[in-house]
Amino acid sequence: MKNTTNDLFEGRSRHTLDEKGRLAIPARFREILEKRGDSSLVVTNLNECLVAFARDDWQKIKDKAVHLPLFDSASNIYIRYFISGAIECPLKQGRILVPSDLRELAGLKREVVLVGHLTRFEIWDKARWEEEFERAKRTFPKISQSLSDLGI
Amino acid sequence: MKNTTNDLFEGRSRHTLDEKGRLAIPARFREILEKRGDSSLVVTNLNECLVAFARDDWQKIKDKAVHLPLFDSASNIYIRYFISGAIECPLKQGRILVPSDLRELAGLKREVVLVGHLTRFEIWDKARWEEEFERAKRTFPKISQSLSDLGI
DNA sequence: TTCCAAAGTGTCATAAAGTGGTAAAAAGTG
DNA sequence: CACTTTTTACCACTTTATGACACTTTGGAA
Repeated sequence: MKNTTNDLFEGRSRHTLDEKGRLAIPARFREILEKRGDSSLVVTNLNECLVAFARDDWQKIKDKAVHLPLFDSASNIYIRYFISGAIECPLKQGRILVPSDLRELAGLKREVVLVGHLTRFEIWDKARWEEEFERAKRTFPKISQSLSDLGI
Repeated sequence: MKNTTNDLFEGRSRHTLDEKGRLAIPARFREILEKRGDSSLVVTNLNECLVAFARDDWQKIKDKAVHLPLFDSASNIYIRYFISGAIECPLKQGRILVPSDLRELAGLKREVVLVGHLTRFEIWDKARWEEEFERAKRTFPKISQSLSDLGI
């Protein structure tokens, strides 16, 4: 039995993107990757932010997507919207280059926030993050039913 | 057992079509072809965009199409619409020449976007892509049932 | 609080990728 | 066969990515 909930992406970090779009990955996240023998992240877009996965975790998602039927509409929407953005970003000197199209989609300016989601983490433009956080804060009280449906 | 889902077309790239219709293929896509010992792409039309395949993958599609019944209506529609557009485009100096009829069908102007679909990639006119992406983003929440039917 | 080490950021030089133009070759047309 | 159009090769130029390294900030330990 190995997969207890250790070595997960936890906590939030504030970082700055340099003018070439390079983003430093916090040391505690890098350690997780190192432990897994990994030195790159897979980044893609999701809603108003980006999401980053360790390679193996992304691999599982990809394995399923590979076999989707070529002419199915839902499949193509899924691939176009979510899968096609995914790109492997190797860590160089502790940072990754976030491709310009992803930066644009997520509206990343200079200040960004990394938000740990355990098995993955999100990359937000700071301003957008603050709005989203407020929204989440307001909505939180109203979601208790959904949470208990999910067993929480 | 080798064929895990590596060496697939991933991520999006923005490129410009020059006035002769030449299209640069991003380095990461070219590497995939090189690894497969391939130096050309098969391009055809699909809905609002073009799709490009590595030669062997296209071959598989073609192999199936060869045995379709001569007088079957769906077969003929499939061949007329999808198969017949396919043309092999050899890479020259890292780019392909996109035939003018395909360019026209996909409404390709100067700015185009290449969209990785793992086993293939799509070639979109930038403006059309942006519309399509927005559509996919809006539709995404509604396709969860279809996706779960597909095992995702 | 001060100091130190580690983490994160910025800058510059170089390298790689992508783009554009011209001239030669090939293909298509009358 | 000559002429026109399209395709290709070559090469120069521009933009973007990478590597090296120095500087700044942060957080803990003394």
